[in-house]
Amino acid sequence: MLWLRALCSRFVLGCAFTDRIELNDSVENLPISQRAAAAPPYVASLNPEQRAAVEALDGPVLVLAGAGTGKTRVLTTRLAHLLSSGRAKPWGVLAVTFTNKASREMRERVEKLLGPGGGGLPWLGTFHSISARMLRTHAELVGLKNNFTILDPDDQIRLMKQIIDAEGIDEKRWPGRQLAGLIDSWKNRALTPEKVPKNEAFAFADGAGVKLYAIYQARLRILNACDFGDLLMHMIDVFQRHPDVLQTYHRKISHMMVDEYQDTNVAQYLWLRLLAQASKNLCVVGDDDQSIYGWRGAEVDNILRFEHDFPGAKVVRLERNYRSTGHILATASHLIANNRGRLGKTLFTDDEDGNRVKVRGVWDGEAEARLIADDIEQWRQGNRSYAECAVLVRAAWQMRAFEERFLMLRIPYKVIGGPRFFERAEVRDVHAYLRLIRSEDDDLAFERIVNQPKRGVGEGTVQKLHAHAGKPPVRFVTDNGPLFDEDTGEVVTEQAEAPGGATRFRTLIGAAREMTITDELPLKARTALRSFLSDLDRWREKSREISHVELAEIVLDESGYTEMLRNDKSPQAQTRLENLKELVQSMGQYDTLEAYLEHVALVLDIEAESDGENVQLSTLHAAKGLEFPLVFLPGWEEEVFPSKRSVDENGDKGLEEERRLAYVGITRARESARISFAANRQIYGRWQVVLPSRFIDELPAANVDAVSETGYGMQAPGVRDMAVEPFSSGYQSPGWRRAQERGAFKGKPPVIDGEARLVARSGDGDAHYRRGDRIFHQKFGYGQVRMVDGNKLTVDFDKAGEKRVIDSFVVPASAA
DNA sequence: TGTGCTTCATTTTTT
DNA sequence: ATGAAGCACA
Repeated sequence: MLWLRALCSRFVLGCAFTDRIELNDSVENLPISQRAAAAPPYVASLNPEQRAAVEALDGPVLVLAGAGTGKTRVLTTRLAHLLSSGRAKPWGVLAVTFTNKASREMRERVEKLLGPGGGGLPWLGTFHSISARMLRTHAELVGLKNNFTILDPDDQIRLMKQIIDAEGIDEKRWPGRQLAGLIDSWKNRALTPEKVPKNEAFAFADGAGVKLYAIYQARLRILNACDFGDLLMHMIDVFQRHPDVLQTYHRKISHMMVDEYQDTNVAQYLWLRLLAQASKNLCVVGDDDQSIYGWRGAEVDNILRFEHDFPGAKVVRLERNYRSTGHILATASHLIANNRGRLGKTLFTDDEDGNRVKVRGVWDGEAEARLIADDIEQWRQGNRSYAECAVLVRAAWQMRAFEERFLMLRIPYKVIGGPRFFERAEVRDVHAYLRLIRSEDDDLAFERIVNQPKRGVGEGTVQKLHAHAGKPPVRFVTDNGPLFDEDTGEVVTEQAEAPGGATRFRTLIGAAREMTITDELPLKARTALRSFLSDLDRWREKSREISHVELAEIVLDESGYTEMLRNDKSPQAQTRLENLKELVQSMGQYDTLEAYLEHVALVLDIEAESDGENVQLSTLHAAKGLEFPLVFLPGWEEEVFPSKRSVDENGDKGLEEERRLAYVGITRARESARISFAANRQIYGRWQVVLPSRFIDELPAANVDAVSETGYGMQAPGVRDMAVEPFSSGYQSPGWRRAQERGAFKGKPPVIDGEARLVARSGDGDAHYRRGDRIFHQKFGYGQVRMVDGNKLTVDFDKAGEKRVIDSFVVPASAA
């Protein structure tokens, strides 16, 4: 033990922790009970709840952090406090987040508090990055080499397809994507093929699911690869089967912290529990009300059960909200109180009441986009920034209407979480080259690029290579002597059972090598393959001497990839070249190819360009953790939000998760939240009449303004039976027509005759008027409404270029 | 190997 | 509506 201490202190003195050590010294001289009192000044600036969370350093701790209660601050301060109080060493703290962004942010903020940490906090990262790091050192325990590849979802699906095909199952009826999803969900629950419950085993292809899963795992092992789920699964396996390994981590890691605990799945829970077993110093931070990832395996139960799972856990509630004004917070709280399964918190703020939450009904999606765009323009004219506005939708398709409107009005916008850099084909191609140079086992990488750029090695040739790879080895004697087995180095003579029961005796590269000296392949393909193989060998050779950045440049150049893009006249080719430049540049930040690929497999999010002056367009999911002064929440309609599928598939559980999503949405707002819903909506090109979301009924009337400025008679939340019958003389909206076809409304649409009372008028001139006890709507083109004689309204209806006056209404004084 | 036509699905998304 | 993916055919 002594030598260990000596080593540690030398290590500490040798690197950039000097100022941290000074902090340590001052506290370390105190008895443990007094250390908290002598805490550094940053702890003093916290509110009492936060401080309690920060200072509970030992034993299990559950921090229930409501939206906007300073969760990140608590987390980072706690980590800093842990270090500066001397309670834990930088290499003894395991701090887990879900996203790379979150872990990056945490690292930065801790460094800000404690000064630059140099190589400190090696165990701060995502579940996956930490697991990958661990697995690299224990790969052999699960039958992998330590240079294993981490497959991206695309490779994963490709592999699934191959397996499904090989098993003689119709890939069209049972798509690889579905199998991937199924296996993923099993892995989320830490189920190995043997452990999959019998009743679920039949979920795919009439009972082949589990078998395919087992084959898939075997194939991965052969390919020296694993997928994201495996990173955790393998480590759980190692921990369970090799207590000595687990113990080394127990010895190393004294304290653990987990962010967003409500989003952990079963596998992550097991992983955490195994690691926390010894020290019990596990602090989890989360908010059961913001658990919105059930569909990808998150178990709210993990957080609900924490006190039970970790007896003696200290629970700290953070309920003081620093983000939103009173009405917004009250609205969100009132809404979420409708959920049954929750630990319960009451958020409060000292801030002023601020604006009431606006709820507005509109005619259709277009009107909604117009309304919101106009609001944004108004905000801008009030000298506020576009970037302060966010439009948060339930599903990605809802963004289109807004994008169209924004483009038309020249409002700059940015889609949060748009297409990701690492998903781009060209980036993945380069990675495939690098992966193949690093490990010949990587058949998927080989397949991806063997004909990229085009070399004349087509699908047919690849088929033959596959077939050959599956043939039992035979002795080949060439001019250069006999061929050797890839792995053992022995001359290949014997027929052997392929490992894992899968049919592969050689890597595809191995097969290619052999087939370039036989005449089974057409000459053209053979020559092409041969030169491709010698390229690969040459690059591999070079990679020992040159940096990985140079390697990438050489590969891009010599493979003809760059040239291919240069010759490509399509507009995307230019972007692709730029992406590649960015890629090569970003590689420079990593010391080795290994380090880079590791990073790539797990993260590779090139920093998004700065937000600048853009309206933020996002799904509700992607907006979690963000905040904006002005938030629009459009599309609050039954079956859209709450999503029909969610409720259909998961019943009340699904509905509650949708409600949490609504809660997340509202609590993103600082100053103003504006909810809207339409009566008609185009969904996948089909018009549908839709009803206001039940969530609208659940809003507290006292904190909400129901505005009918553009709506058609929605007076207050709770009024659901508003008349949505649209009609007109001469013009019927597609939505109305469809509704009529479905028999949604009985009787004939009323016809305008005589006088009607105008209730409201859209900015674009759509008229909403009341006759008798019903409210009707008349849809018109933009800017074609004229007021005549004070309160008499004339509408010009522009149809096929021909303008004609079709109607006039008398406007009651109250609406004018 | 490359093309043009048909079919199909279409919540949310990280690693 | 829309776009991706699969498929038959040149």
